[in-house]
Amino acid sequence: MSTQKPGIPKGTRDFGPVETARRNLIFISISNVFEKYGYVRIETPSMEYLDTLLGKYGEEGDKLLYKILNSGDFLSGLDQKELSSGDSNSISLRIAEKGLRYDLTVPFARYVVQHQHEIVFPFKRYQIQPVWRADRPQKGRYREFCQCDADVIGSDSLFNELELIRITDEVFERLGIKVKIKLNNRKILAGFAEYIGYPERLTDITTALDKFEKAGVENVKLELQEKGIKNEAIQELERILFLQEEEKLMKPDRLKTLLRDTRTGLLGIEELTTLLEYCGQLRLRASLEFDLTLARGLNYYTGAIIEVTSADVEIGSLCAGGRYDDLTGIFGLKNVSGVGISFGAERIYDVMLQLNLFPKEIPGSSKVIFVNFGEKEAIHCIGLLEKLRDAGIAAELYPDPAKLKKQLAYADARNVPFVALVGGDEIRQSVITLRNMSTGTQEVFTIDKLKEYLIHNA
RNA sequence: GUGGUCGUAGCUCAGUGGGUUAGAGCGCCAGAUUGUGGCUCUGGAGGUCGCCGGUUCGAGUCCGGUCUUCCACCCCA
Repeated sequence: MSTQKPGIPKGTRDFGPVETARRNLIFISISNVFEKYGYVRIETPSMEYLDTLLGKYGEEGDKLLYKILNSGDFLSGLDQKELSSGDSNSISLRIAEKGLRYDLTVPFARYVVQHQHEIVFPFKRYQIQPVWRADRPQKGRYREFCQCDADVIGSDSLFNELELIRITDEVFERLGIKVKIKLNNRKILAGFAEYIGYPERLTDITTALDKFEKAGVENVKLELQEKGIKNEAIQELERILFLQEEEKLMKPDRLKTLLRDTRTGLLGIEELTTLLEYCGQLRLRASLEFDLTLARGLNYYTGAIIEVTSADVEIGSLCAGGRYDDLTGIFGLKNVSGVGISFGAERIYDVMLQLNLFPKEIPGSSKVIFVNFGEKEAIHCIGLLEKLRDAGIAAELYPDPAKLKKQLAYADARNVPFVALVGGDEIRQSVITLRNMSTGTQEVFTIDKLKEYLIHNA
């Protein structure tokens, strides 16, 4: 038999004890904050019907969906003509009806509609689960990663946006990461598109604008040209871009004059100024910026959009979100608006690792290991272990009667602070010899004294 | 999907213009020390040099293909 090489799919990772403990720290911090603001936790299945997922993330997003092959004879419904057509895209939809979730927002919208009669609105839920994207992995990008989402659905109020900004700030404060919160509003972007005469090209225009910071004005203009936007229109847009620097000051007055003839644009500015006014009531640690080039690719956003980046590490956004006015409409529930944010656990992990923000402790091993001197002695130790564990002390017995040297080395390697030695002498005298692994000193205890000693020596 | 990059022991990596038996550090196992870990010393195990093919008397080394890793673009947490 030939042995197979172990390995995991590209873009996925194993998490050892140390990594798991650290990730848990992130999850616990985030969920504690979410709960502090009244959000309740739900979970949804890893897989959804492709109908639910498709068409919600744009054309690119659809390509990045993992599809699950139907069970049984999945080719039976296809005729030879279709099979030989070579159109893998349409064939894939015939042989796969389920897919892995791409984010937590769309499954949540589905959940809300499906359970609308059990839900009390406004519904504030959070969700911490992995999502999958068939992307090509690179720095800060994985094919399987965990998102931590908080959403409010069933309320138009901008106080929800405010609350999410408050939450974001608190999460990163707890984790010790300095961040920049960037804000914009999809309605303002729609105003741009209308202003330059291309209201229907919103997506093209916003994705080009999104590259402003990274690629520069010239590249943005080039891309828009390639997409067939007229030069005069591009120049108009450029004028808006020059406002970027002063708009960071959070006084979108000039913008208001510029967009005075576009209704949605004005509405967006109105929303943004109100939100910024509310934010003035908060004492945020993060820096808050109005960034009119912030676009966000996801199709379903209609109002506020928010993106959070690390002030110290370049790794893309750590957290992003926005308002979606009609995500539930596709599933048959009209006029329900929602707003939410999503924290990317993987990137937060990577940033914290790079900035050395994790505590040094090695995670949860036993406080004491009992040496195994042989079957008779080991059986005696079982009773002692019961008493320690009843007192809440993590304790274990080395399973094999190995050489003492090996058992001590094992305790050492696992960072167990104490080793209990119970051989023939100890059993006769009803005592336990306890070795302190950091000092190398040994003391003799009765079981009751030992219990007390271990409780008080953390 | 496009472009580049990497692959040698469990891990991190050396390996000359192709040349006999492919190395180091760390880790692992054993002994020095039969109930005492970390430090030290001694010895040992462990490799189809990613895979397939080609050039050559001879390939870890050169060429082609393929897979994998990482990075950039697109897009995104």
